Amino acid sequence: MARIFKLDNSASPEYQIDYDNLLNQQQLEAVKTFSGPVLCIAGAGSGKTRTLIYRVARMIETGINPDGILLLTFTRKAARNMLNRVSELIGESGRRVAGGTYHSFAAMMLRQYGHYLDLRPNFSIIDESDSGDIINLIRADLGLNRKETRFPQKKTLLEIFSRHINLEKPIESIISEHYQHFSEHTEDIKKIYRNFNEYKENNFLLDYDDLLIYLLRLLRDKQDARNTINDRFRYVMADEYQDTNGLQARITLLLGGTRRNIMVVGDDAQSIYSFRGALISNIIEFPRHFPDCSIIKLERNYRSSSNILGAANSLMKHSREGFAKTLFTLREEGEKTALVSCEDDEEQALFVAARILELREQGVSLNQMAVLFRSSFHAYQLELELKRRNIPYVKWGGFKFLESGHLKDIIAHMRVVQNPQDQVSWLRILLLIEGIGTQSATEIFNTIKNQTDPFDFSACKVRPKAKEGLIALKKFLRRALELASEKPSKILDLAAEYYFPIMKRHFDDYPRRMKDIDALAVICGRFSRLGEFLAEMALEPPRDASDNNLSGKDNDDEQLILSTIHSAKGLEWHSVFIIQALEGRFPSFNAIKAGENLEEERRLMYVAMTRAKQNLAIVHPKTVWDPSTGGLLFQPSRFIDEIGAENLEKWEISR
DNA sequence: CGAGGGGTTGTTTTT
DNA sequence: CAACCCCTCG
Repeated sequence: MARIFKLDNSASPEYQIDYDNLLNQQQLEAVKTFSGPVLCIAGAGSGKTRTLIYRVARMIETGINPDGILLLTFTRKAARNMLNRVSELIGESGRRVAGGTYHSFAAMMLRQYGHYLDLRPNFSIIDESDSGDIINLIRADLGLNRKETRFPQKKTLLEIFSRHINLEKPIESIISEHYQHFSEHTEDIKKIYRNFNEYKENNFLLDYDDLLIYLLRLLRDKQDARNTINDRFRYVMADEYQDTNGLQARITLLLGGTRRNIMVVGDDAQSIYSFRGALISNIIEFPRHFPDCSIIKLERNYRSSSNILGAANSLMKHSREGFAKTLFTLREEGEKTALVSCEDDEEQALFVAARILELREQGVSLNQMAVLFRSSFHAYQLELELKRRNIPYVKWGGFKFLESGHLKDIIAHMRVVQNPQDQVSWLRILLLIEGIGTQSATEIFNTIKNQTDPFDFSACKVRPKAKEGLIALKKFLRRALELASEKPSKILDLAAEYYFPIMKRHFDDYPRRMKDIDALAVICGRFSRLGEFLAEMALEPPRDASDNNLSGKDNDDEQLILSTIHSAKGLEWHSVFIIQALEGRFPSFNAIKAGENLEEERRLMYVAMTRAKQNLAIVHPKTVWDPSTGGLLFQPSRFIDEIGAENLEKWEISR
């Protein structure tokens, strides 16, 4: 058989992809400039993702090793989607590009290079519910769990600690600035903080903030490690750079600063994470670090009709901070943004549900519609109405799938198999056994933690009632341990089998909960190692039972999206509803109180509006009772005025 | 000491 | 509406 030989003319690379015709001038410039520092200011809907994808593709086509490219994004899903699309363009080599969030990248680096910091590679990553459990242990230990005077809850304590890390301010300042009512407890709070850190160190646990801190230490203080990492990742790209905080910015500069092949992409008008320490100044001051950097602005919006974009631009004219660009579009005018005043929460829900069905009749698929809100509880009423009408929906943001008790129980069983030193998980699973309460659970843990075989309960004294339960637990743990080197889904199946009678005893609605466990099993099936599965569940938990965020492909089921605005970042829909647009809800009370946050609320509204392609509706109840203040909210959001009547079309509701 | 009932509380936003 | 606390009974 004859073989056709293709001559490779490597002097001037022949690109498979016709970049010149697929991208506009500015996008093309961003795609072609890959050596040297680049700042890319990319407005909403300006084809930012597309630009990044083509940039990676072109790098690889030019001959750059994909293993040496690092793409830092806001979610792992975003990274996976991009790399899938790169692979569609140029083939499998796209998948070799390293990508993920700052946190997941940190976890990866620390597993490989943590020894420079004397960190064991098998550390566990804990989420905030684990941290909460630890805080409870510490509080009980310190005798600070009594409720004589108002003492912050574990959730509040964790917020204070996290702000301390991410805003890089002392705990005292955090308390005096945001939590004044707890200032009398400052010393106790600091004590809990010290013990919390000690506990994590002793048990080889890292929380989200620790991941960033350790990575920064590694890059900053351990030159050998930094050199190794810099040699490995020669091209660094950071997306959503307006939402990085001080730690993340320093990490980025340490990663890309040596070779200076660094591109940051972002939009100062879309910065919405200041509560997590995000600094707009990071993106604005990037040129100060790299005075010779190229600055590329993507200002053409491809997403929204010109009426929607006009309304959004009009809103941003009221922003105190000047922005470096104005978006334009060549698209048709389209419908005006609808402004809908409803009597109350219930009518708002009725309207949204009815309008969604109307659009559905007109051929807009449910997948192409989204309802956005400031806080997740704003959608309660609507959720009831959607259930009543059998409109399928998924809710993003707010409470997560994995936070439900039964799934935490399953995960705890798996964690004990992986790490028998995990006190928090031990206590959780022991408490499920009949006849064992906090007291005996603690005793059992103290007995077994120093044993060579931690799954042997023979030395534990418990009441007769609990004996049987311990035998069953032991049987499960032994069998699971035998499977430890096999696929984690086998351990999950075993845990589910063991857990089923417990669940039946605890929850009336156990059939529904069983379905959640099945869904978790599907996700688990994609992993080949137990440690990987557990780390991923901590770092990027699935949003709901049908979430495919680990496969990177979208859900085919036709369902409506309900989402907090924060979780809607980077996405787009044919039709968008923004609900609860009234003072106290959006902007939120907290933001109105502390005037500076108002700027961020406005940007949040801007982000919400610019998600819409064809239809945008801003909806609010005329009056609504607010449980947090006990008062009535009745002022429409100030942002409605700022958008301006000329950009809005009022809709009347007739019943 | 553990279990289960009942009342109270308070809810931004996320990795 | 769920998580938390407190109480009482077994």
